[in-house]
Amino acid sequence: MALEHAILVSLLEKPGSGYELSRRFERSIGYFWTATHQQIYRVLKRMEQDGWIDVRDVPQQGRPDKKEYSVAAPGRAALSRWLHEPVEPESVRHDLAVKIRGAVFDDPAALIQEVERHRREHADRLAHYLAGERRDFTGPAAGAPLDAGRELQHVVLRGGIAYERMTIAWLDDVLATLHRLRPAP
Amino acid sequence: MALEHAILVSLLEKPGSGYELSRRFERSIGYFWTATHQQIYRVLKRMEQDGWIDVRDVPQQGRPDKKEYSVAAPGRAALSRWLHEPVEPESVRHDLAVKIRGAVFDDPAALIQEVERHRREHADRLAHYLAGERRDFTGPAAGAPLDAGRELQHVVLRGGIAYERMTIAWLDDVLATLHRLRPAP
DNA sequence: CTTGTCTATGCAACGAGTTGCATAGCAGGA
DNA sequence: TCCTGCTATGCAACTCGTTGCATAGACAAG
Repeated sequence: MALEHAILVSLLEKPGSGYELSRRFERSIGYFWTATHQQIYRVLKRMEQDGWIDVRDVPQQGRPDKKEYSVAAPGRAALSRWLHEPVEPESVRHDLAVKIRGAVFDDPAALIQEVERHRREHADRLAHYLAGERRDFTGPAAGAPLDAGRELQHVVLRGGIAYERMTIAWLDDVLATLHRLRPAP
Repeated sequence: MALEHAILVSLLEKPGSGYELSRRFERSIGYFWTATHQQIYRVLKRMEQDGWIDVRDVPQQGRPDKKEYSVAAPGRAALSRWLHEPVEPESVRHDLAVKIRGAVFDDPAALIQEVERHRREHADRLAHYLAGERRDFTGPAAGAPLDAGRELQHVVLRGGIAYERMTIAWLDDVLATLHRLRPAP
C-alpha cells in the first residue's frame, strides 16, 4: 500500500487539508497515483490515529473551516522505512488492450472512435504536462542548478511526458492497424 | 470491471481451465492485465452461474483432471456490449514515482539500487517481448498478410515493447539525475 | 429568496484484489 | 520412503477502492 506514503510525501512538500490533498491527487501527485476524497479522508483518519500526522483546526473566512494536516516524526520514520524497502514494478491494467484483442470477435472498425477518443485524452494530458514543465522548470533560473526536490519533481514529470508521447505514438499505430484491417474483413 | 472481459477474450482465443488461464495471465494477457488464480476461479464460477461460459470435465492422464471452460452465447453477447461501451483511459499507479519524489526527505542516493533493480526487470520484460515477437510474428510468412486476430495481437505486443523501451529510457534519466544530485547534498 | 457552485468533511454498502491456508493426484529424485 | 515440485481447485478473512448519499457554510446569479 502506497497511498499512505504518497500522502506523506505530499504533506511533507506542503501541509494541507483532506480537501486540498484530493485536489493535488487530481494534478501533480495524481499523474502517477490516483485517489478519491473518500480514500483520502479514511486514510488520513487512520494515519492520525497511528500518530503519523498532526491535525490543526484552521478557521477560515468566506469558506468552511478546515483541518490542516502535517507530518509528525513517526510518519517521517514510516516513510523512511518504506523508502528503504523494495517495491515491485507496477502491474499494468489496460482496458483498451483487452478491447483491441477482443475486437476480432466483434467488429474491429467499431473500435476506431474509441481509440481516437483515448488519443485525444492523452494528447490533452501531454499538453497539460508540457505547460506545467514550462511554468515550473524553465524561466530565469533555467540552467542554474535547481534544488534536489525540484530536480526530482522534474524527472517524475519527464516520466509522465515520455509516457504520454509513447502512448500517443502507439495509439497511432493501433489506428493504422485498424484502418488496414477495414478494407478486407 | 474488465477481468470478466479479459477472460472472455482469452477463452475465445482458446478454451481452457482456470489453471491454464492463470498461466496465461502470467504471460500474454498478463502483459496488460494481471490476475491471481484466486480471482480467476472466483470469477469463472460467477460467469458460469450467469451462463456466460460452459464447463466440460476433462479427465487427464499423469495429472489431475480439469474443468475446461468455453464461451457460451450470452458471454459472447456480453463481450460485444462491453466492446461498444466507452472505457476510461487507465489511471496510473507508480510506487517508484512516489519514492522518487519522497527521496528528497531521506537519502536520494539510497534509491539508486532500487531504480537499477527496476531497470533490470524492465529490460528482462523487453527481451521477453522481443523474443515473443520474433517467435510469433516473423518467419516464413513475414510480409504476407496476417489474419486480423494476429494483427491485433501484434499491435498490442508492440505497445508492450514501446512501453518497456520508454520506461528503460526514463529510468536511465532517473539514474542520471540521482547521480547528479549525489556530489552536492 | 431560491438555485447553483465551490469549499469542506464524512458514513454506509458494496465490489475488487490480496494473502494465507488447505486439499489432492502424480512424478522424480535422495 | 519421504520430500519436493508441478498440476489443479478452492475457502476464509482481510484490505483496498468505488459509488451513492448526506451535511453544511459561503458566495454569486437570477
